Amino acid sequence: MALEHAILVSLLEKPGSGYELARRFERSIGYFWTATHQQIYRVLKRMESEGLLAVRELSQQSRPDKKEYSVVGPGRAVLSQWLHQSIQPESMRHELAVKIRGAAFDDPSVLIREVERHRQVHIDRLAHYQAGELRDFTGPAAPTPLDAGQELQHVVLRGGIAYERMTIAWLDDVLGTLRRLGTSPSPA
Amino acid sequence: MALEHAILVSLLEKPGSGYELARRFERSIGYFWTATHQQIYRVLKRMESEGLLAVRELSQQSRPDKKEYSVVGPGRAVLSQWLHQSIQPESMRHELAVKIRGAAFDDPSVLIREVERHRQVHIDRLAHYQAGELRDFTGPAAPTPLDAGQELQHVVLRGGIAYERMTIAWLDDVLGTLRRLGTSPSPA
DNA sequence: TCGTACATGTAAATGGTTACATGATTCT
DNA sequence: AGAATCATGTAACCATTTACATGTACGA
Repeated sequence: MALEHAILVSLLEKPGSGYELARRFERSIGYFWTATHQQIYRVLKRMESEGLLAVRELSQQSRPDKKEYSVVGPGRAVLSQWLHQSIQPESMRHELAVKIRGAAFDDPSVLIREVERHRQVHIDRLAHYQAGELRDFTGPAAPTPLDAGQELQHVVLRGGIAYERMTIAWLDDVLGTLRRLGTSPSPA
Repeated sequence: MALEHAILVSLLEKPGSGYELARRFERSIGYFWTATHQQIYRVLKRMESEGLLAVRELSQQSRPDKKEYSVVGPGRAVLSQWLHQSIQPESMRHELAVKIRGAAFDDPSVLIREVERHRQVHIDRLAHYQAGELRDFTGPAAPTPLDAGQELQHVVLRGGIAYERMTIAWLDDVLGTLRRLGTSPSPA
């Protein structure tokens, strides 16, 4: 289960509560792994009971109390062991591609709006990633030189940027194809 | 559930058995949606009981009998309805990226072999996709002009090709980063 | 007063993976 | 005789999503 490992990485980068982890999974670590707060609370509880994490209950004024989790020895060992194992390369899971092929059995033009909407989401994500890159790695406020952890975060972010660029270009290709099919005779 | 819709698309492209669908999910449709035979048999049974599919039992000589499924009216309607709904853009799920960030808490060089292995898998997939493109869409044996269904299959395949190319380039970037970190002092 | 952010959880349903199970035919 | 391909399934487990549930504090 990679959620467990993603949590270990995130808590090693910085200890935090379930709520904070859920927020990180909406940005940063969430660029390549997603999880909802329900999942996170459940897994945190299990990991703590297995001795991979330590908890500190923090009382806060003007805020609900929170439980701050941090990685302890056995948790670090579990992560290290996982890093030494090989995983199988992911296969894609692209629902929009299913729809595009399905459009052959309906009017292809119904998909144009949908594809345009997805394209805009990817444009926004790209802008967001690029802003993060400038802020944390390449801008004047970024530390120089970067340490190993920052270099690795940066290369992962560059992957996200490359992915979004590629996706936008592909969706342009898809839109061109759908529009061509819409203006010429297309048998269902 | 997109597996259901992927099955509808695949069976509209060509009726077939659970076994045949499982094979298609290893290629073609499987380039962007995966499923094992266990999942497929379960879903086919459910879809048939819901009246989305029809079955024909075929006795074959020198082969086990098989059940050939095809899409009937209500199945087509379910697909069409889904095409008219909007879906939310996928977020990535890239386990290797979790590992790369995790490498900051171990020796980054342990990942070099792993990343090289992934890179080779993506190179092989790219070659496989390109061979398929030549065979079905751009080579001399390909039909001209392509019909709408083929145009859509082709644009999806171009997406797969773009994805693999992008991934290979990114993994080269990752390898460069890991090697640089391996040769300079890297604090854990 | 309404919405947003902070904070944590339970329950039910659905989806996906892994292991187990069987059996015929064809090719080497 | 053994491996690969064709063919279909069950069971157990694990992961994920969606809905429900509660409560404080702060700013508009």
